[in-house]
Order: sequence, then structure tokens, then C-alpha cells
Amino acid sequence: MASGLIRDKIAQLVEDGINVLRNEGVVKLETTPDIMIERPSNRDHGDFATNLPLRLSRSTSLKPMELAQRLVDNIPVVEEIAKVEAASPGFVNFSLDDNWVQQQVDLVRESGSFFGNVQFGNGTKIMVEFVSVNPTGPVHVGHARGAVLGSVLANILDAAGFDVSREYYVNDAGSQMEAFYRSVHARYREAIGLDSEFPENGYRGDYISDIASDIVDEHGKGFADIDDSDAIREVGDIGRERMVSVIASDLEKIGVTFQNWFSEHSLYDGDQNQYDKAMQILKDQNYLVEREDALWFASTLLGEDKDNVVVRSNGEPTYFASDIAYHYNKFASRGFDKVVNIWGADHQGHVPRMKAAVKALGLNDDNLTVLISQLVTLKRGDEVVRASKRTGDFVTLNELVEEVGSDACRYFFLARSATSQMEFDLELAKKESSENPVYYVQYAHARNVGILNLARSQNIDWSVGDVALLTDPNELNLVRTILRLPELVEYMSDTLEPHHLPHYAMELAIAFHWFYENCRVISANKEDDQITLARLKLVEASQIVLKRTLELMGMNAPERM
RNA sequence: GUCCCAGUAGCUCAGGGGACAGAGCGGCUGCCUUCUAAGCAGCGGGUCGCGGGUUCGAAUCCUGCCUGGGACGCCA
Repeated sequence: MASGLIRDKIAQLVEDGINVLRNEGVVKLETTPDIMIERPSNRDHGDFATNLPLRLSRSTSLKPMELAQRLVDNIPVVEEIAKVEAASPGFVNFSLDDNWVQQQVDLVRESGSFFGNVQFGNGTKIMVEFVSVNPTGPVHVGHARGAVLGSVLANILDAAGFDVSREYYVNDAGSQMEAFYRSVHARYREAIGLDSEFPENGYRGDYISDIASDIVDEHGKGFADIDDSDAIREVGDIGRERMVSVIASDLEKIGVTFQNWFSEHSLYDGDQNQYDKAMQILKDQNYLVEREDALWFASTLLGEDKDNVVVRSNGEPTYFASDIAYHYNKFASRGFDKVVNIWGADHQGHVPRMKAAVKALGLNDDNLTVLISQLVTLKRGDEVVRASKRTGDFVTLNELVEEVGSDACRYFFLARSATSQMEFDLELAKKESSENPVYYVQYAHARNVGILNLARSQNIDWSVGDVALLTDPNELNLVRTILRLPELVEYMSDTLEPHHLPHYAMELAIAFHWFYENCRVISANKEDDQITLARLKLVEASQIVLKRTLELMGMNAPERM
């Protein structure tokens, strides 16, 4: 009962019932199996169900149906449950009591914006690290998906009682950055009419030239007079800062923010040098071997296919080395209990070696979860849009948000499970923009607010309404749908699957629109006064939950449309 | 060649051992004197990629194959 979820109370009732049968010798089991309480897809089967008799009948001499009936006989009557019945071929179905369901409307109203919260996380310190795009160019559509995924996951974990920190890892070290610095420097020289040699691996997008001319405008032409290597460093630093702030503001436009921007470079600084510390541990544990002038992490000792270089033959640490130090920092130095990384599909192959490294550091790799956000294929009608930063031919997050809008983007990205590749048709997203599921949900909220505003304008005080009058099937269905949110929050925080949220939002909106069609709220008839007050309470509860759901998804909850 | 992800309605995708396989969009037909028609009601649409296996029960688990995408760097 720690969670307070009605589902857990039912699980407890089932467990108690099974234990009675066990003591009677009907069920022969060493331990009680996991009690699975599910939501039946068919409403005729009640609000909750368990298939336990089907799974347990083998350990008894009873047929599943008989066992189900015996279990039903041993489940006590409680106020929340109106009906417990055995159902073929061996389920036990539970139906919530309508009176209890009605009363929840007042509880939702009291909970307000806290409705949906659960204590599942118990204050566990968790970091969600996501996006973490190299500051060598703007965020593009491929990253947008991970950005939305991460931000919503963090919201969900927050609601589920975790102590959440959202973090962006800024890869401000390494050879890719070097190419960026040289690119900015080359464009800088071009911008002031000097000759320049554009680096072979340079970034050719227009944004580099934009940054370069901004630097000319704001800092003058002085960098042309100093030594090239110094100029590259200084112009590059300014360029990187500008790039990072462009990234941050682009992400903000789609509602993605962070508590912390963590610099890769900082891992190599100061007396708390995280890189040195992490490497020392690996060295002490004999996980580092020298070979071909380079230093390797011997992940094969931990069952990996091959070893990976951590320090190149030129003495430079690899990205992987930084990542090892970074994860040492996350767990050991900053004390996160759990870490979730959201990586793009192209990093899929690096998950095992990262987990191996965490293990080698003496940490529990079960506390590191890497979610892979699969590829997004962007289309304009039939034409596939290729994304490549080097060629400059790509659709940026900014362009996407300008075209489709933040709410629609978020909803589209969110509605697909992270493991599925998805197609994003820009033309379709735009064309559908008024016939979109996004607006369906938002419209439900706006309608809701419209009713409440009308009631207020008529000075109706619905706080005295009697929820026991809410007996219409449409009303009860709406309350039941509302009551699923806390359970869903817990489930999503456990499975790290935010994509259930938009589906729930749809169902909630459907339930509301049904109610709206069939149950007139504010009536002109005097004899409807009492039901009007009760229904206003339900409308208020609906508005609270619709708003909360939209907020968890990082979407706007418009008051009129 | 090895590893990872996916294949479900015309399209985009949910469901991932159970009780008749779902939604949105698109198509067709109706519904605004009454709190927002960005809504509602109805119709049509599927050998759940293919073959084996496990199970009382498989879209779901195992295995083989086919198709599409990704990864196998002293890049990040």
C-alpha cells in the first residue's frame, strides 16, 4: 500500500487470498508468485483483472476456473471494489465501486496539479543525460526526437518521486571540435577578405560563416594579426560559446531545458581531475593494456568482442576515455543512484563497452540505462530529406519547429516508442495541423476551461456539488479514465517508456468529449441545479488532469482555441 | 561476416503470453436555435513479413529465413 494505488490494494487482496488457499493446502507453492494485476482491454471484464489462477492451476489439483472461484471466495469485501468474479477460462475480474469512483472526483480536485504524482522513485537521485549534440553545429531533427524523449522522461520521473537532474554533455574537446575551430577561423579570415585554407574535414554549413561574421562585428579583425594557432583557439572559443547558446535557445523553443550543461573539457581540469582518477582505477584493476603505441581498455576481459583505445598513440585521449571519466563523475563523484543516457541509434554499438567500463570502475552497471532513440527519416511528401552537418544540407530543429510548431513536434515524436524508427513527413504534419491528435487533446482542455469560465461568470459555486449524482456511464467512464494517470506515471517511470502518455492523453480527451456530448453541464433548467454543480466538479477534475498530462508532455494547455 | 532495431488496416503507428487485434490520418454517410463542429454518431478496411517450435493458449516467447534501417574507426 506504500504507493496508495488502488491497483496495489487489489494485488494485496489477491495475495492474501492466495495465502489462505496455500494454508489450506489447496495451492502448493514455496513462495507467492508475482501478482500481476492488469487492466482488461474489454470493459465488460471490469476495471482490473488477474490471470493468476491460469498460471497457478498447475500447482493444484483444480482446474483454472475452479481455482479462480476459490480465490474469489477468499477475497474480502472492501469499499473500493463492488464486484469480484471468476471469468472463463480462469481470470478474476474486479470492478470498482461506483460510489468510490465518484468520491475520487473530490480527491482529484484537492490534489490539483499534484494529481498523478506517485512515490515510486522514493527520492532516488537520477540523472537524465540527453541531446548532448557536439557544439559543431545546430541541433537537427534526428536529435529532436531524443530531446523530446529525454525531457518528457525527466518530467515523468519527477512526477514519480525521483530526484531528477537533466543534463547536457557538451563535447568541447576532441578532434571534431578542432575541425569546428579551424572552420570558424577560416570563415573569419574570409569575412575580412583574407586568404584562408578551409580545413579538409571542416564544417561547410552557412552557420559557420554567420558565426564568423558575428565575431568580426563584435570583436573586430584583431585575430588576424596574431599567430594562427592562437587565433584558431580564440576565435574557436568564441565560436563554440555562440554555438552552444544557439543550441540552447533552439532547444528552448521546443520546451527542452537543462539543470546542467556539463563540459567534457572540465573532466581534465583541476586537482579533482576526473579523467586521471578514472584511469587510475582502471589501471589498478589491470583493465588498461599498452599495445601498438596506444593505451587500450581491455573490455574483452569483461566479455566484449574487442578492446577499445582510450589513449591514442599521439597521446590524446579518445571520446571513449572522456566518457569513462564522465560516468565515473556521474556515479562516484556526484553520487547519482541511477543514470539514464539517451543516445542516437548510431551509438548503439557503444552501449556494451560503456557498461563494461562502468563495471570495470567498480560500479554497478545496472544503474546505467542507455536508451537508444532510433532514426528519424524526414520526408517532404515523397522526397527523403538527408541530414548531414558536414555538407550543410540538413533540416535543423529550428526549421522544424518553425514549420510544424513545438506542440505538434513533441506529440509526434512522443507517440512512437523510442525503439522504433519513424518517418516524419513535414508536409503531412503541416497539412494535418488542424486535424491533428495534438489539437484534439488541446481542444478538450480548452472546452473544459470554457465551461468553467462560463460557470464563474454566472457566479456558480460548485464546491458544494454532490459527486454522488455522477451516475451517467459517460461521467463514470471519464472519472475512471482520470484515475489511470498515477498508475501510468509509475509504469512509465519504471519502463522508461514515455510514449504511452500521448495515447493516454487521447483516451482522456475522448472520454471528455463523450461526456461533453451526452451530459449538459450548465443547464438553464432550475431542476438541474444539483447535477450542474456535480458536473462542474467533474469538469474541474478533468481540466486538472488534462492540463497535467499536457504539461508532462511539455505541451501547452490552451484556454481557448 | 558479426551485432542492434523494425516489419500489425491505404498511410503513420500503439498493443509485446491470455478473454472478440486497436488509435490517428485518409475514404464514405449523417449531426450545429442550447457550455467551442479543432466536436459527435455510423460504415468500410488486417493470412499481425514467411516457415518451424514451446504452451491449455502466440501478433506477443524461441529458432531459421526474407525485407528495410543502423552499428562494427587510434571520429564523436
